[in-house]
Amino acid sequence: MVTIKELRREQILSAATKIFSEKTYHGASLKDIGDAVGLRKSSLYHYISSKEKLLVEIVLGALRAMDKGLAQVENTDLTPVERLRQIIREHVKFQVEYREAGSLFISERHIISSLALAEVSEIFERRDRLLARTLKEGAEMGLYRPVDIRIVSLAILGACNSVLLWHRPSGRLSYEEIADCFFEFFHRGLSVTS
Amino acid sequence: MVTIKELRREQILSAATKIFSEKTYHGASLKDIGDAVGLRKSSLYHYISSKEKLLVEIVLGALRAMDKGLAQVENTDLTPVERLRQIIREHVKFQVEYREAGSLFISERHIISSLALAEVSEIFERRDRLLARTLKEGAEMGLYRPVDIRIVSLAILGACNSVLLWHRPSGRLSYEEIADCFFEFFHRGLSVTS
Amino acid sequence: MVTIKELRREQILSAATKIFSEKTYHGASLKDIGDAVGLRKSSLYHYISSKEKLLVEIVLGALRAMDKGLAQVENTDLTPVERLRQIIREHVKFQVEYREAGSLFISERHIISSLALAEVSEIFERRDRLLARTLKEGAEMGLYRPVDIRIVSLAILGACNSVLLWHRPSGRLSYEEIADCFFEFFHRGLSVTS
Amino acid sequence: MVTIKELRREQILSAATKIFSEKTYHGASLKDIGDAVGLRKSSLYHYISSKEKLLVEIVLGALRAMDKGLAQVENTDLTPVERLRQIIREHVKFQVEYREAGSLFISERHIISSLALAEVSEIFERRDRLLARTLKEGAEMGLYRPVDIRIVSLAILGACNSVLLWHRPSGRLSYEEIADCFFEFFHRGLSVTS
DNA sequence: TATGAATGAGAGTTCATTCAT
DNA sequence: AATGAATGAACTCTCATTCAT
Repeated sequence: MVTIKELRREQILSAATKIFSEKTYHGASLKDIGDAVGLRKSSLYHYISSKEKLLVEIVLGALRAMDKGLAQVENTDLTPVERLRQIIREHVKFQVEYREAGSLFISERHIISSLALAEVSEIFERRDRLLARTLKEGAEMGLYRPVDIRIVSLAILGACNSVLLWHRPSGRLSYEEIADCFFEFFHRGLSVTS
Repeated sequence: MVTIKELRREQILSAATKIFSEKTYHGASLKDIGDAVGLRKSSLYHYISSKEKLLVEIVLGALRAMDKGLAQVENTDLTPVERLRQIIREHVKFQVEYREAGSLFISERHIISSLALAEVSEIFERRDRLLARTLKEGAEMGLYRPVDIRIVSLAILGACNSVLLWHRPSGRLSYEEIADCFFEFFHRGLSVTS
Repeated sequence: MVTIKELRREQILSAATKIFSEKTYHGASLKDIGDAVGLRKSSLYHYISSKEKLLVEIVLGALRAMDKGLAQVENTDLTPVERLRQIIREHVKFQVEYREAGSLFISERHIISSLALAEVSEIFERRDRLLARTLKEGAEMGLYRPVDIRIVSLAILGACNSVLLWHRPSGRLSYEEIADCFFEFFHRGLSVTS
Repeated sequence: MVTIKELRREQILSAATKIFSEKTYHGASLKDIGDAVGLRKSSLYHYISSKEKLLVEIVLGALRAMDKGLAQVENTDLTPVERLRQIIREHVKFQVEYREAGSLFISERHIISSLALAEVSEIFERRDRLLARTLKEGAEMGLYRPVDIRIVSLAILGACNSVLLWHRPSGRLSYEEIADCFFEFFHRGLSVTS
């Protein structure tokens, strides 16, 4: 059951996401957010407990969604190659769907880490482990070259995450197309060549 | 000849770079910067004309250095493959040397664009053209696959740029090693396989 | 119906009028005004939008009152002589009632003109036309000498306006007495003598 | 003998007069004045002792000139009528020649009074006495009506002083013409009519 | 639930003034 | 005589937050 209060909360989170990402966390004021949802800034305090916690909730919400998506990939029985494709797809999808929150995470890392370090670290470690294991298994099965897994992982993640910097919803390619192009590129970069 | 004033200016730019990147542009105050260089905030105005211009100077300084590095690559006679290696090297080097300024550019894009859009755009367009031309020439010479140049460029740049998010000066690998590992990965990703 | 907010606003306008005229616009601070009404300077911003606009409101309020008074004179059917008496009366009354705002207008002309030039010009042009027409009609009816209307107008207005420089509420004469003395003096100065 | 230092001083006083009257005392900075005379603001302190004293010197200089002019009138043997003409002439001339300082005196009365009350009061009292005596003698000789001398004096002075608000060097009339027009107007306003 | 009022803290910025050189 | 450097005080204005209603 969804209460009216919870609906309002969603509205506020959603407006804040947009506004924070447009103006920077410090550059946006609670008045801006209040204006966007038709509430005075003092009324916002019925739904949030502070500006900082609002930011953290936004970002954590997004990270949890990513975590959930990756968990599904992890729990499905896939070859390393197919798993890599899914991991890339999840990441690109995440950056497209949660572009604003993702961008907030980068710029406001410090605030978020200071309030939710444990959970954030856990999510990223889980992600890193999944990707590393995938590359490792690929190599063990003779499909992939024995690369520096850490560095290659970071290259893949960096590329996927950078999608948020340039992707526009109205762009030429869907996120699946982008992800597949990325996969093809990275997969070949990893593959053993005869 | 370097005047004392110019030295102080450098000190201030350097302190501001660090502090802005730690606390966010809006999150850092001129007092913070003054404290770091042993000056009251009002005294800073002997060396800067405004907080915004200070930010822009920091970021533009870094971008100009990158531009200069890439211009050298452009003006050297290299095969496409070798040129790609150099482009990647320049980018990784830039992110390592100008980690903070690079990170500032991302989070404070809005402010910087509003004050120096023309120059910034020019630098990025020059960079994009150089990389695109390199991939195109590689393909024309039959070395590289005919990939979606735009998307692959963005993947490469995204990966290189993300170095700023994780590189630590004390890390296991030098920036050249990182760059070479990246190059190997991307080069193979592009290469035509028999 | 008058809200509490409007009452506070009036309080603030009134305090600001006094303080600005005592210390000069630039010489007075919002803290001074806040102190006078028992509010912190930041709280003033519930009632005003800026210090400059506060000044303009004060002065425009006064000028509008003068304009209204003169409009009544204009719309009443009077002989030129009687009309001149009323114009003088209105001016003296204005300077006595709005002494501070009048004085502010003189010292801070620049600011006010920069924010409300159109309205201010209109009011003064209306006033000048009314007085000039009155003198002209007096001359056409053979009552007044054919003087240099512009210069004599300025003399009359200058004299009336200067009342703000010396009038004290506790003074020997009421504003009507002052105005009538002025009128007698100017009327005779204009009259045709046999 | 005039030293270089005294010349510079004159330059500074003159520049400050113009700048203060254009921007308001508080609205103008010592930097503005320094710029106008080709000196850094700190160098100004070789010639002035403070911004406030600079203002006072400017205004006192002008008031002393007026005082001197009126003293000459006082020491010349003239009929009351002729003396009134000269007083008016002196006043108009003063407002035209010292327009800026006169305007400064009005807007910054408070500062000036707080630093040089005695001398300022003296000058004005001397002026007021001269004018009052002139009107009184005119009345005693049967030339002028027995008006309220204080009020009529203030009307005359107010009119003359207001010249600074509208006179432009390039205007239609010379200051003598303005003064004579004023005199004619006031003289008739005072005269006994048969 | 919603808000108007109030505020303390602090932002960036300006400026008159001092002082060593 | 001239100035660059430095500063403290003050400025206007913003904002997250609290609280009574």
